[in-house]
Amino acid sequence: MDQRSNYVKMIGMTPPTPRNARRSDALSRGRIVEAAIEVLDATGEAGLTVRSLTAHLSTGRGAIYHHVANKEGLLASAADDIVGRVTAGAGDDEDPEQSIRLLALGIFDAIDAHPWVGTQLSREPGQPAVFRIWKSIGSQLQRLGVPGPARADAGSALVNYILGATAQYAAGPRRVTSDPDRKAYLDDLAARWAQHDPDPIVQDAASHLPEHDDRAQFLAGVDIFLTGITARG
Amino acid sequence: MDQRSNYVKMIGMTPPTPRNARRSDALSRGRIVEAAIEVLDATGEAGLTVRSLTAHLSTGRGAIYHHVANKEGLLASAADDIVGRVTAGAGDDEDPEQSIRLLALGIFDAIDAHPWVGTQLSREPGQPAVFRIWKSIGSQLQRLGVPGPARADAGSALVNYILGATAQYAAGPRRVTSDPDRKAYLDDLAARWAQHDPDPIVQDAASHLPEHDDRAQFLAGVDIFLTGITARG
DNA sequence: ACCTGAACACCGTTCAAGT
DNA sequence: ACCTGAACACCGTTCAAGT
Repeated sequence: MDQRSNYVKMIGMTPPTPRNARRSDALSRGRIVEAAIEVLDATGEAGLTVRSLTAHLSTGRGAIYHHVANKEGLLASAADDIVGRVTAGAGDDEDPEQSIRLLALGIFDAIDAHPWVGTQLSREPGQPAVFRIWKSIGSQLQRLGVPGPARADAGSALVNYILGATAQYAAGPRRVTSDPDRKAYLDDLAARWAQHDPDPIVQDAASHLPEHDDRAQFLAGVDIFLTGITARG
Repeated sequence: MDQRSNYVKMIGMTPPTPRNARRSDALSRGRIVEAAIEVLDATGEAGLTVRSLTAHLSTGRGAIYHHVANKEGLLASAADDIVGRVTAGAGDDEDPEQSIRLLALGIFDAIDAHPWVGTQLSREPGQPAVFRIWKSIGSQLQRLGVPGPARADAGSALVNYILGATAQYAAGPRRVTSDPDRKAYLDDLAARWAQHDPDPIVQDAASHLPEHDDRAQFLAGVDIFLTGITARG
């Protein structure tokens, strides 16, 4: 709901058309993907079924198979749509390191708004959305002056970190939306850890868990990698 | 099959008991988890259904629900079993940096042998297997002398990199087992990239794709991280 | 050509009935 | 107490029949 206005703030794009506009015109791949995103945002990954999607589109069950091969391809297109807005919107900062930070944060915020993207990106490395991320990171590393062979390692490290961190975030604290619920989630997790293991390192980590900031920690990880990349020459 | 002998080499543990041993004695949670691992290793994540599992155990459909809450909990226990062997077996090297490398490689090799673990770890950050990884990394970072607040960021970065990289690897090249198939997979992916995008950076990356070594690249990522951590003090 | 919706071949989970 | 297996409420996908 207030998600809609976030599109504009986050990535400088207009929001998708309202869900009950133009419901009588012809079906197309684009309309189907758009509807899938609406259902995913409203009800989560488990809420997207062929039945819920075709109900939302007011059409028959088999109709979508004239435009998409299967549900897997539909999810890949939906994720590519979201990621494409980020990579297109993240304009090149003069400083390539800063461009990488902005790109990473753009992906983080997009997955915060569309958690189903986080799990989808881990499903198939060859999908278009993942390719977009590889390409964006790769071009910034080139601008940063990282030479060819080292660039593949650096790009791999950064992309895999971003995908891993956002997948964990999407599957975890992000799932609970309201702030009180989030605090309860973290308090509960901290209590379970602390009870499960008396090791002082666990007790210490658990005590800091409820107050930590996921987004800041994600960015700190990006900076650790940037330091590692530039320190190696 | 030859996977069995890898258990011993990889993590110094004895392999699970053969699948048709002791089929007549009582069901238990341990036996069910063991059977689930056998089915997952033999037929992949999609091959584990309540029906295939109970057939493998020669029991009724509902019997397992007396010992496990649901399939999600069963997968979490199976993954914890595999990860537990790695974290228990990865003895502390004198050098904490080297301990971290060995731990990361142990997880990589375990997921190479059991790809379903890679996707399972991304599903729920609070599951026991993920906790084990956090704890092992955290204690090595402590030995490395990384102070409290920085340690949370460093641990988060490393754990999320490991989870992200192994999840991508498990979902991608690892899926194709034989070497010729693997080469065909990478050739095909490189061709699709090259055809899809004329950008020189993509052409260059695609040309290097077929010859790259996933395990070496994974380790290079760990080293980038370690450099980033130590360079920051 | 595009769409419909019943039919098909599956799922995970429950629960009355057995031992 | 533990186990059985039919029943339940779902899935994604196909395909003959319609327009």
